[in-house]
Amino acid sequence: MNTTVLDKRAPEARGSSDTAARILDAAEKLFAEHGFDGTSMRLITSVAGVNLASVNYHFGSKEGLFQEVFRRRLTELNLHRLAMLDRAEAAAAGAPLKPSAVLEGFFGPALDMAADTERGGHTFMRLLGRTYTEPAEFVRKFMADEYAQVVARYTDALYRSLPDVPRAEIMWRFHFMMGAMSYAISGADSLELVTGRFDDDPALLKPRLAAFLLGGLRAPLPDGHGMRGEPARQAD
Amino acid sequence: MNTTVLDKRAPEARGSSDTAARILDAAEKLFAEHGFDGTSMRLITSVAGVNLASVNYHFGSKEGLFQEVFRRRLTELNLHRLAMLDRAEAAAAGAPLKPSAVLEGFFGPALDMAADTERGGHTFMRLLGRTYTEPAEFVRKFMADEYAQVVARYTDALYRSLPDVPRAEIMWRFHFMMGAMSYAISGADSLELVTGRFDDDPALLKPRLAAFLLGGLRAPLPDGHGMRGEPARQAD
DNA sequence: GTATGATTCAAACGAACGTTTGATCTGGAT
DNA sequence: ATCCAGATCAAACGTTCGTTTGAATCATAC
Repeated sequence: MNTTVLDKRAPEARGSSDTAARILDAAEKLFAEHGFDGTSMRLITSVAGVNLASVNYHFGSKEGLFQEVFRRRLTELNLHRLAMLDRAEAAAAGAPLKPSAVLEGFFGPALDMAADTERGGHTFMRLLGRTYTEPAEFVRKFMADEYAQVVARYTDALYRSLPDVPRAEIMWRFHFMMGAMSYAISGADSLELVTGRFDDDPALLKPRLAAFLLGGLRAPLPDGHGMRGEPARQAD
Repeated sequence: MNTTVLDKRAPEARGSSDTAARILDAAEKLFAEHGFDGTSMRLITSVAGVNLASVNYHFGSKEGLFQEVFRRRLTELNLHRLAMLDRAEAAAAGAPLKPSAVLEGFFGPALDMAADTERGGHTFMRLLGRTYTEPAEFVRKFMADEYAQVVARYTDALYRSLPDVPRAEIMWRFHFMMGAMSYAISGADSLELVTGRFDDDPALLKPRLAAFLLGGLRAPLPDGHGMRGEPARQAD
């Protein structure tokens, strides 16, 4: 492996050889485009410009590479989300947050990452949305672990901010919002598929999605099998 | 191929041999579970209980099989959607439809199909949601053709029912709604992934999603980079 | 029965897959 | 100069992939 008890490489290279980084970047892009099974090790290594065997050397296996592609971004993303929530709750001093503040904390960092086309954030978010729908056996437990705490914190915050909405409803609406976000990110690609060519300012995506999510989250509750009910009471 | 100029088989078997049907059912289930690349011909034929070569005989290739799995369900689904819209528009006699009626016409048939766990509708809808996020090259054009007319009709109807909402906004919100629906259908599978075990009455899904979608569709417009704006005016 | 075309079958094809191997290279420590 | 662990490399491993082949089977028309 690349890190042992005695690592004699130069400090700036320790823990992230150029080779490993090139592999991760190429893999992220290719997995997002063609999926896990659709992307061969030979394609990854040829795009990265490294030797075929170096993936197994640095990451153990193709699955190990896939997990590492996820880990490096998802950990950062979820830490960011938790920090946003911490800050908002500290500022509220015990009072329930506004729903819009909760949504901003959870979906804001994801959309910001998706807007970053230079450092590969956009590529990763497309991969994430895609993987959520095709939960490869060996990713599920990993994803569950990474997400468990974040989702628990945020659904709690949502419940406190909308006390009239039952918990089960909060869970479902959270799920619906994740779907909308996922499609928002795959965005133009799929929109073209269904609507023909489609040009738009990427900067408008975030407010657009925020408005939609907030409207859905605060919608009147269903009454059983119709769609009427009293609006959930909460300013903003 | 199975249909030639002179087909001498019994009428009840013409055009859909038992073998072909068994292959389609097995393939639908396996593609939904493991994706296109993750499902081998040998697995499909062994689950279907037919000879390996029969896929190429009946469908030409693996891709041909995949397309036929989509075609048989998607054609029916979209015809159903168009019929719903025709009926609603005829009843309205030229007046704009209520947004809830438009949504019911588009998302209702899909959710109904997703609720059908016996005839395989649920399986197919999971496959559809999944494929939308991983648009295999050779499916895109096919999907675009199948969807073009339906989406055009429905976005027109939505625009007429919400004249204060700009067309671009309608397109995006339609896209967001498709994402929410897709996740709603993958539903419990993914919810468990993120929230731990989760039990719920499947019959409640439709009203739940309907309420959420309607709230999002009718949300106040974004103002550029915040999330405020006047509500879109429309009763219901 | 015999002929005929549709269908099924076991077997094999070459190509591509993920992984392993053992040699070779590299650069700092002694 | 020597050593040695980390890193890279070309080559090969055995397996699985989608597809093709040619013979066997089946059902129908004559």
